[in-house]
This record gives sequence, structure tokens and C-alpha cells, in this order.
Amino acid sequence: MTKYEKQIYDIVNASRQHMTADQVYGELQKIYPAVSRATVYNNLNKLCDLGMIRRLPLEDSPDRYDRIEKHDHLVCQKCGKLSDICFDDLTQSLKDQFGEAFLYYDLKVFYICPDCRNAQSSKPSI
Amino acid sequence: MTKYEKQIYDIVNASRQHMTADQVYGELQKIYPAVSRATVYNNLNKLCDLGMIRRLPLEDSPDRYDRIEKHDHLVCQKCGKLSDICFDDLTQSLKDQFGEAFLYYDLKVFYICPDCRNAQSSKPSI
DNA sequence: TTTTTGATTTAGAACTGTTCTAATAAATTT
DNA sequence: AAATTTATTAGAACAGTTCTAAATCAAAAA
Repeated sequence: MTKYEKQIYDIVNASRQHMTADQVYGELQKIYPAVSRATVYNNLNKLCDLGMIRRLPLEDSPDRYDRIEKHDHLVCQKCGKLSDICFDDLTQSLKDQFGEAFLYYDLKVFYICPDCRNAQSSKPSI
Repeated sequence: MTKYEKQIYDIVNASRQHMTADQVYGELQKIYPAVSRATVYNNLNKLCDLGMIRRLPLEDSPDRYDRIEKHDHLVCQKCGKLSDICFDDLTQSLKDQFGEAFLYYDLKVFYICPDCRNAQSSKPSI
């Protein structure tokens, strides 16, 4: 594991979650100012392949990278903000259904976040 | 609703599911040979905004467009093939948790499809 | 009808996020 | 230390999608 790989792993895990490749690049530059964007993508891909981090593909937005620990995501339809949720675990049920073939699942729950709801409701409705 | 919008809606709903924008474009060209790619994107976006079709963002693959009817997706990690599944509905549980703020959810189950499993196991293991 | 208005479509340029390439540097093995 | 492998770099290339500005179409108004 190279210093970059390790550092990128730490950044994705430690920082506020759901970082874009570019945000990871920004953080990494603070430590290694000469690092290249390619290194960030290379290592993010490698870490994903190794199953050490997860990639979250989203609509209209670059991929996010997240810690592997099992949790689901809440996505605000209005502002796009992501948050973590711990929803009832579906793993057992999926294992029952698909046996060994089952690998993992990705659950995104779309909603309107409290901030956006407040912004809406504070406007006069007529 | 314009003829293109209607036609694109029909293509997404009628055809084998999970079409890419390009596949939709291909189908639409059979009917309107002069149609432009921009029209396809414009109308797919409009239909998504209207909630008449859904967009499925995937890793390493262009977005797919799908009928709106509630169902979940099974994605082969090896070959990328998508299939539909009807998993236990989580809607009520999510409504209980998030109330009116809840909109919808997207569940993708990753697995190794039967074809890929067979391809693997038929290779000698030593 | 014609005219006006607004929405839709078009072609292709532009853009964004990501991957690729070929050269360089670093690490590891011999 | 020489040879080999692996990682990194800069920037070009690429794919998918959006944008732009002109052209066309459709509906409503005159």
C-alpha cells in the first residue's frame, strides 16, 4: 500500500463523508502539493476494486466515495445533499433469495431534506 | 405532449427495459430518421422531471431509462446485466420513518448472474 | 387564413467527469 | 548497483451529456 493509497483511504474514511474525486484531490494536495489528479482516480479505483471503499454513482453529479461500513443513503431531491441512514438490514432476506450469488446492495432513499422543506413552506402559498 | 415525447415514452415503456439514451435514439430513428440526439436527451429529461419514466445511474455505464412502475434491480457485478426483481416493498416502512418528506427509493442488488457463475465454475479450479 | 407568439427541434460546439498514454520516478528484486 | 516491476505524472483523449443559437413547428390571436 503506497503512501497515496493509504492517505486517500484515510481521507475518504475520516472526512465528512461522500466526497467527490475532486474533493479528495483537494485534501490530498494539502499534504502532497504535487500530487496528480490521475493518482487520485487510480487509487480511488484500486480501493474500490479491493472493496476498501465504495463508490456512489448519482444523477447529475460526480461519483462520491464513501466508507465501506454498511449503511444506506438519504438523498435530498431538491438540493442533492446526502446523509447516512441505518435502515433495516436487508442482507439476510437477500441472501435467502439469491444465496451465494448475492454480493451487496445499494439503497438510496430520495426525500426533501428539512432545510428544503422549510425553505418551501416559509414562502407564502398564494 | 409532442410526437417525440410520446414516442420516446412508448419506446422506454414497451421495449426490453433499461435502455440507454443511445438505444432510445436508435429506436426513434427507425420511425423519425431525421431526429436529433438532443431531442432524445431533452425528452428523456422532461419525462424524468414529469415522473413518467425513471433514470438509473450506474457505474461505468451510461444512464438507463426505465418504466416508472415500482420494482427493484438486480445488477450482475461481472457482466453488468440488469434484471428486474420484486423485492419486499419498503415504502410503508420509509413513510413511517420520513413521513411526507419521503419521495421514493432506489434499490440495486449486486450479484453474479447465473451465466457468469456458470462461466466461472466451468473453468478448472487448479 | 395570416400573424404572432412561444415551444420544440436541430447540429454541433462545449463541457464534465473520467480514463488512457507514454514518459518518468520510485520501489523492489536480483 | 543493475534490472525489473510498479506507481505516478501531465496532459491528451474519450464518453456521455448539456448547451447554444438558429431554424422549424404548433397553437392562439388577429
